Amino acid sequence: MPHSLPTSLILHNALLASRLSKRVGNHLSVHGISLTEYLVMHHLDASPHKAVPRSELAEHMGMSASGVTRLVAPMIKNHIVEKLSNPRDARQSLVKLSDTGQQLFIDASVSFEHIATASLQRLSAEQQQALAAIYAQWM
Amino acid sequence: MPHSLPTSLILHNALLASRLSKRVGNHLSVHGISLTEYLVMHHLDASPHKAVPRSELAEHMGMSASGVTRLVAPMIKNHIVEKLSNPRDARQSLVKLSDTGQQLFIDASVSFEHIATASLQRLSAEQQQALAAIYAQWM
DNA sequence: GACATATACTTGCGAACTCAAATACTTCGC
DNA sequence: GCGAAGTATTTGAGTTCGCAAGTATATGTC
Repeated sequence: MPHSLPTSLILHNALLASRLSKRVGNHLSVHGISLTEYLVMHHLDASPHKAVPRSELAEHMGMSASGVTRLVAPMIKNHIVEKLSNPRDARQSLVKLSDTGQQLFIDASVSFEHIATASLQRLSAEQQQALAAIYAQWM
Repeated sequence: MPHSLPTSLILHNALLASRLSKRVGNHLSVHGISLTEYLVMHHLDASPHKAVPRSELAEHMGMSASGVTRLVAPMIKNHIVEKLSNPRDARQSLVKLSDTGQQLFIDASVSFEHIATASLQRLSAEQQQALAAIYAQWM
């Protein structure tokens, strides 16, 4: 009794993501950061003022607000990001990439690009383009 | 300074998998099981005798051996799977899908197929086929 | 046959999450 | 303006993993 294509795709996606995140996480650990922390820095770096509210960060990364609190706390302690307050709304606190965080992101990105490229080695350029198109439409 | 295609693909894959696993997990919870437990049952069901060594389970699911121990323990308690011993090697313990586990898997698969199909709704049949081909080559 | 080494699994501990409740602030209706 | 309701974040408790160390069994070497 074979399973449907959608079932197979979801199953494969879950397994693949598990393997990839472990592999990438191991390579990022030489910079002293986790994959999740890299994702935060990536989003901050791509943002207009390199600063976003925590709630936006949570939404973008598919995490809970409390998860963001616990993730960002050590990054503040290590001066990777800074905590800013929004004068318009004292409830919000913005997270901003610091200068040292910016440099760390640049360094880590070299490793990230390397391991990302290696992880996709088995796919042709056409397949990678096709995958990008699928992801763009899917999400 | 835009990032490379491989970087973008790895990033999107991580985010997508996070969203999908939460969505699917929520739907499976009505059966009282997690996505990981479903993955175990799926592999057991597909195995010749519906029984595999724990180490094979760990390898197949990309988990550590200890993770399998802690994952399977409550499944044994709930009589979803049974613990068998290998007479040839007393170190190994096989995990086998029980009758009630088999029925639970069948029930859960209905939900799983449903949510998997819904989650892939935005992709055309051709895109889903292309994705399957890519996953097959990637892994 | 005994001892070193390898393998299969479990357990202690810690890391990274989540959910629910609490806190602090804002906004809306009146 | 005041209180009710909503929003942003933190904290407490619990879950699910991984890694390192421990236990039990197997194997290979002499």
